[in-house]
Amino acid sequence: MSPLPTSTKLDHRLPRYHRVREALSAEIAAWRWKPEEAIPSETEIAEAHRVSIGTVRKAIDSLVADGVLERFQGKGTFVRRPDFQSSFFRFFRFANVDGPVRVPVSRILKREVTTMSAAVAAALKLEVGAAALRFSRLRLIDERPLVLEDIWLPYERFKALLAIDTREFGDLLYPLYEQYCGVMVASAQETLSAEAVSAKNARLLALVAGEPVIVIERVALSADRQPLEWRQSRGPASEFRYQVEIR
Amino acid sequence: MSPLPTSTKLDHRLPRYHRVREALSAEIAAWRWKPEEAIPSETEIAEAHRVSIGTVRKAIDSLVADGVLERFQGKGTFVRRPDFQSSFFRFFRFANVDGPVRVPVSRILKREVTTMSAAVAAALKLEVGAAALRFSRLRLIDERPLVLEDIWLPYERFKALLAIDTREFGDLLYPLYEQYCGVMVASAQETLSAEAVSAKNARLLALVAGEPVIVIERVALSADRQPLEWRQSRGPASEFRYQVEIR
DNA sequence: TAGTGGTCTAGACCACTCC
DNA sequence: GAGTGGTCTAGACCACTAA
Repeated sequence: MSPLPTSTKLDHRLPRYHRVREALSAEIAAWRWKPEEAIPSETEIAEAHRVSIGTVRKAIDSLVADGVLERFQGKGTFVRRPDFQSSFFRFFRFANVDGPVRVPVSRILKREVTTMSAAVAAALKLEVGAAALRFSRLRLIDERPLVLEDIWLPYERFKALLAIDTREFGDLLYPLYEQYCGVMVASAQETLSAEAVSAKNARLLALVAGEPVIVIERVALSADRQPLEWRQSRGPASEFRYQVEIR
Repeated sequence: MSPLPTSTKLDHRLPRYHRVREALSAEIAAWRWKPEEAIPSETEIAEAHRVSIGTVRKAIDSLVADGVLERFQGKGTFVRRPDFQSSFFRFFRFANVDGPVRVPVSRILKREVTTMSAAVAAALKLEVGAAALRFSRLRLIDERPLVLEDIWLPYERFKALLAIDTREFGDLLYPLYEQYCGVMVASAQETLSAEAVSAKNARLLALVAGEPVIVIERVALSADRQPLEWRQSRGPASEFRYQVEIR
């Protein structure tokens, strides 16, 4: 294995396993290994960093705990692609869950270049009035509206999306962010609430005005925890379950 | 240190650190050490279980990760008391959050001895029709109804609660469980949904029938993950926020 | 100073995967 | 059979806490 670039100045006061962890995550962020690709074996990493295998294991342990890597006995350790598709189905439960798991069909209702409102700018840690890309999107299963989304992105980082016809966006946005904007969503913070649906949203969701809808506000973050996207989703409460463990 | 009781039949096929973990969490659940109390040192535990210190560390690591124990360098390892009061305020947000944090006042509306319904029995891993203790409780802030709760407990473990006048219950139940039933809630699983409020619940919550309410189903667990309590809470959606991090 | 957890080593053997 | 991660050992030294 070639010598590992210690890209950032590594503080010698930090524990070794911590320095190994930083070195590995820096290399992952720099795409030395693509998602789904195996990183070198624990023995190789230990030799490269001149530490014992136990120290490497501790570094990898913490990256696995943070969902950055995945281990498979006998196969290797792999860069994990955060699977928001499956998380979608972890959080949403539908009346007819017997059949195969399906991604809802997405329909972009609107795409515009605008400026950040105060609330969105705060969530994305940008200036109020900064240039923004905004999407309105409807997600359906069996032609039945399921989720209505209002999505805000910083213009500079995502302007490449303007070049694509919205009818060719496909059903998932995060793969597009990766492909066209070189940006990978690594985690997200969500805030749930509920409200009586407005007349306008009721029309789009095929509900009666006043029926309860769940509202989810999501800030999507990169691996180094920079906010990338703000999104607000609304769906009929009757179709919705959300599970959490408190400790 | 006295020999540790290996209370449950421990499967010798399991990894040793796993067996040590099970033994420790069983003892915590059995109140061998009270919350905020130090457990024996890693060296002592290693000797008692005849494993190396590294194996003990791995067992304790996982209990710390699960929020059951807390470590302090130079001081020891302590049984953690989950702070459900503060978690209540992490999850709920009220219109007037400027003032000091307050626990809602609790009013027990009803206490009865009954039998487990199918759904509750399944959640608590008991037989349908097993004896149950059931409470209906309303929680208020400034005389304003905030949460309506339906609480189910296994009769045997909690029958001591029948001896206390419900007007003397106080505003939090988990301290009562600890004091009178020798049971500590260590974690909980919650499922969120929303619905249009029924006429009956609307009356109790001072809402108009049909307004959206959040529904939280909670199963409270002991340190060794035995289900202790099932509870369903309903509150006006307008008063409610819930925050989660996805990875 | 004695005792605690925090870090680290340099091996060992096992279970699993793939060829 | 070769290579991987999973478990485990029996120590070591360090940093921190409390008496």
